[in-house]
Amino acid sequence: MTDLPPKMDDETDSATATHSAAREAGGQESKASAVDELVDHIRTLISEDGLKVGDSLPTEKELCERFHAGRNTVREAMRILKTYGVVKVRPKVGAVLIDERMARAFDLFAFNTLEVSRETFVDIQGFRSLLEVASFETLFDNVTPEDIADLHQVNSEFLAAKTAVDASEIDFRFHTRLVAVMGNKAILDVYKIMKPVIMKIMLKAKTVQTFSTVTYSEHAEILETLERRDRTAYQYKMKSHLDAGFRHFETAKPAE
Amino acid sequence: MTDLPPKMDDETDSATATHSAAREAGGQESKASAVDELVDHIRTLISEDGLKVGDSLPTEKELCERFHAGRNTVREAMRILKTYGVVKVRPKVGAVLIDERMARAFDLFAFNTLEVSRETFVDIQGFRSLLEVASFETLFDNVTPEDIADLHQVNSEFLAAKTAVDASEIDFRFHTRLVAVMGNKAILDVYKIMKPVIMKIMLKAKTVQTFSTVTYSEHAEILETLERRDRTAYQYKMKSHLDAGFRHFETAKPAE
DNA sequence: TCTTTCAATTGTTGGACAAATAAAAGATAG
DNA sequence: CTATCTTTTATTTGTCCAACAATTGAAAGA
Repeated sequence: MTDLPPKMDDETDSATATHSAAREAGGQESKASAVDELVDHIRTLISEDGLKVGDSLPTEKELCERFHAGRNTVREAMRILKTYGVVKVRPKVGAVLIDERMARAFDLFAFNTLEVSRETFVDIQGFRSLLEVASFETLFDNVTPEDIADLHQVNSEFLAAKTAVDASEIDFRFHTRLVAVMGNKAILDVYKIMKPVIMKIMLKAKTVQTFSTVTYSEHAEILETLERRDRTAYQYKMKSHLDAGFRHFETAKPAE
Repeated sequence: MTDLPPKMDDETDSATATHSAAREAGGQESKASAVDELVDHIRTLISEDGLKVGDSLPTEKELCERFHAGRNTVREAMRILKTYGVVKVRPKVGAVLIDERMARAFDLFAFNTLEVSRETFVDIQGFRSLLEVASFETLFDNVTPEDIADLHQVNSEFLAAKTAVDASEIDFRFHTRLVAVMGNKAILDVYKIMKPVIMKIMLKAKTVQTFSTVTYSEHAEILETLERRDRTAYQYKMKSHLDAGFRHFETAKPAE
């Protein structure tokens, strides 16, 4: 995911419709493993029993007996469901249905530790601008004095930061806390997933000294506009703040 | 207004989201399970050895020995990586690195047995509002006559849609094409990942008849405001369009 | 070159024990 | 006797081990 697509249409090779309807067709469907079959069974069990978020699944032992499977097989199937974010398992209490699939979907991309290209930088900063600047209405509606206090607290930690990595960690925490003010879990999830990329961008653009001086005061100014409910000033300050790193990239990567 | 997640700070004790920077801080790390630790280890192994798509991972036995873990623990860790679409395992040949994460993201939502919760609905529509309404500046800057023509084309397909599923597919294509106008790949990717949820929301709120009448004309009106570069009208129309499904959800779940 | 055999690896099962914890039983204070 | 806190118990999940089946790439043989 590096190059910008030419206004891509859609086309996602229809990966969604892969469930069931495989083995009954008598096809050469590569013979699903016991674990995969078990996942299918549990899925139909959820569907047929009308289980909903908050309900409990049978215990491992019961699943073993009901579907004639070994316990480790059941455990691997449950591991898949856990990874999907549809169940939460705790010792003694068992498996409870949840729905955190959105968060897990974005988790998939936590592996990215590749080099940040200029295109990616532009995209990510554009995204952040949308999340942190354009959302000012929701932000101003929801922000509480407690939020402001928290943000000041986080920002003050800059003064104790020793390394650039520490500082960028605090920088990210500041912006994450700001996004959290909106109270939208989906947006917060997306923001958290972008952490590795955002951190790289922060690190690339700044040294530890820049953090404890420029970044710190810029954050403080942003907080002040937020506190005053000054929409115009907030948008201006935040936009400038996000665009600051632009130079480093434009000079760093001339062309390709 | 809506029951937002209680200003979650950070920390979502998920499986793989426990990225590094955890154990060195000596915090109250809730003691990650052996499987989660192993996933982390394997990830750093991939990273440090510079493994890429097509390369092989060590065998189960080697992983057992190297990380002092039981074989079932290793298997559950590998099961997570398989579910994430990061490795493909075949008997005898072992685990090979792949990258099918995007496809897996869609698989997550093949679990259509679960209802979309009201919280998710509110969050997602809020997110879409940000992406499709608040981004109007970028949108108006980038939109070309070709884009408009494409959007008209997609919208016209409503008239040929036979089932509600077909129609919601077209509906999603329309909005995806609109988001693509911004030319931001990161945003487009996120939007595509959300496809299954968005589709479900679309389906829940509408019947096939609604699609071919109300939705079609609402889209047409939106396109018209876009063509006229009427910012105010665009925001109003699009916001109303997105908020339309709200009623269906509010009456569905009375309280809790 | 083809076939057969072999060996290594993953897939599945069952059992054992440790860790966690909700529920039940008991103890204590009022 | 009641209520609250503490302890015990029983159940469930977490981890590990051992064994065997299934798969299949690789070597041996025809």
